[in-house]
Amino acid sequence: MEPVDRDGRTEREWLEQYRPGEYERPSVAADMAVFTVTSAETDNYRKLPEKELRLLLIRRGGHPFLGKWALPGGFVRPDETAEQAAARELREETGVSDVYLEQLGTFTEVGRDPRAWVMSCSYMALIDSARVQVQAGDDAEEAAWFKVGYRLLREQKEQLDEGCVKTWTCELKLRTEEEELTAVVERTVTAKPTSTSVVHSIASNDGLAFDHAKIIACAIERLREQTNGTDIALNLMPGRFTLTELQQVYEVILGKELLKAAFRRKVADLVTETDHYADHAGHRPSRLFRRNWEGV
Amino acid sequence: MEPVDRDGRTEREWLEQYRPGEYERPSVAADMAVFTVTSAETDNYRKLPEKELRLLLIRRGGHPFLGKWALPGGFVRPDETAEQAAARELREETGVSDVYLEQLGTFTEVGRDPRAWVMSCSYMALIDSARVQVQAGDDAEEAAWFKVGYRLLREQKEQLDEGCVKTWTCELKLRTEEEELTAVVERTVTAKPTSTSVVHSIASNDGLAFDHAKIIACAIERLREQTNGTDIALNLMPGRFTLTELQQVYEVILGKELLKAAFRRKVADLVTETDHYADHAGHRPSRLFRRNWEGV
DNA sequence: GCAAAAGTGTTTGACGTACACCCATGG
DNA sequence: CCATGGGTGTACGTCAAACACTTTTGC
Repeated sequence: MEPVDRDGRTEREWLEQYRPGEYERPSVAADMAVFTVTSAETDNYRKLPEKELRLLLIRRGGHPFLGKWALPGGFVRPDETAEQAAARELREETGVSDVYLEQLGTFTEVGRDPRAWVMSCSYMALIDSARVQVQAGDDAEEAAWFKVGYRLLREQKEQLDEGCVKTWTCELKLRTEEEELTAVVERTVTAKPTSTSVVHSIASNDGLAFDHAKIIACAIERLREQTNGTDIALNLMPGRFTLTELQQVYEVILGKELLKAAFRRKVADLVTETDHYADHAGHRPSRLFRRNWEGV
Repeated sequence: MEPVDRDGRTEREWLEQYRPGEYERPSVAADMAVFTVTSAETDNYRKLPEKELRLLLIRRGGHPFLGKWALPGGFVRPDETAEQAAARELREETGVSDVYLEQLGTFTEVGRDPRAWVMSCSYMALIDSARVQVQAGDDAEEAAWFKVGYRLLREQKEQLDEGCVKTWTCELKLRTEEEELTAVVERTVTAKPTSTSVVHSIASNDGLAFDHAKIIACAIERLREQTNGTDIALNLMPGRFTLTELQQVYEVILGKELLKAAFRRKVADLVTETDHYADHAGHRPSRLFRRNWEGV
């Protein structure tokens, strides 16, 4: 019944004699772009605090890229999936578990790590800022939440005889009180008669380790795509929130202002109203909503 | 100027003394779901031939999964990216290069390969069927193009006290003249107050090796998403084609019929008309179109 | 002539954009 | 009272769905 191979062995027999070959293998790291939304201070007693999109980075304490900032992450172990590795690292780094985690892609550029052959299986994580208190600095490791800015610098199109090359150039700015990191990343789409290909590249990079500028850019683009069209942004919210708070989160992710009435119609199916109200200051109290579990 | 670490070494000095640690590393395979669209025979002299979505599979000639069908692929080498490895394997397998290639994700389930620790960095490839003539069977390897069927079997929602679990069950059917493979895959979304997670699993599987049923399901879902909203499906078309042919390709990917007038308006910006006509049989000749390079 | 497909127009409803307006609060 | 935000209604434009209709070919 059981199939046997050319040497007459069943699968079990074959597995017992199997020894992995000695060809070269890469290390695989699970790296994460961890986002949260924080509130700035407010000056006026009437005004609401502004929201800020923030990304967690770790300052490297050793070579390579000593002193540069990198995404949190670590190597995947044989007894866990890459996603479990990411969740483990996130717990070690921030103390938070049970968060939204989504695979972005795997970055395998040759020479992306000067030490050795290392691939990065990258994830995006979204956390309600209330859940993360202290950034549990491991030993000499320094962690910081950087304010995120991401904007289109240039959009360029070049016509070929049979095809077309289109390039988007975006500027990534990451800021804390002390630090400001700037990187410029490009997305190039080459359309030819037989195929289309997309290439991401780093045009300039000041202060970020490895190819992490590229990974962060992919994360922001994915976050924006998903924010339109899914309820993913609700993973950044606390259990109860006002619609204006939610709108501020959308605005800070998408990098543009939205109209109140339209926004409320758009998210109507994603949230459910509660009987509670936020007792603000200076204006009419606003109803608190919670996530709606029906929403697709 | 150059930063030095605790031991007073610059990055170059550090790299010279660096030796990779001896922790365990995984093998990384680049696997591909290669799609094409073929035409069936037509009986009636008036009727157009029906289109069929097809997927390339390789019958395994050795353990493990001896005799089962698997996605084409191979191990990534240290001097190439995973995408280059996929392109190389595709060239070796089908003789075709310069095709549309898109990363689907990396599958890292523990125990997905009974031999050893192997991750699969998976890609989707789209080829115009006219470009692939013979499936260059390597040695004893058998390759075949399977007709693809993918349909929703059940959609289930379970309400929790604080959250919701939703499960989609889909049936994957792959057919040649001789073979029929059936697999059932599930996508489970668990929404809790703090986070949302998505899990894919294989409920049943007859004839497919490894976790490839899951990878194929992800590929089909990605292909469907991308077909709505991008011009990705044009990578399956020859240089010149009629709008009805293009519509048939959309229909066979999406698994549903589309209205002609609406379809033509939808793809109007993606194609450009040429001065050529297809001389058919039994009805009015139709204008040939080509891909439009402006289309975003 | 007629079956099959090529190709176009019109109506309808959903949805997003934009703007206008009234309500409630604390200082 | 008034600045600020909470909350809702209405008009307009775009786009996809649905259907109807005319045109052109080979046998």
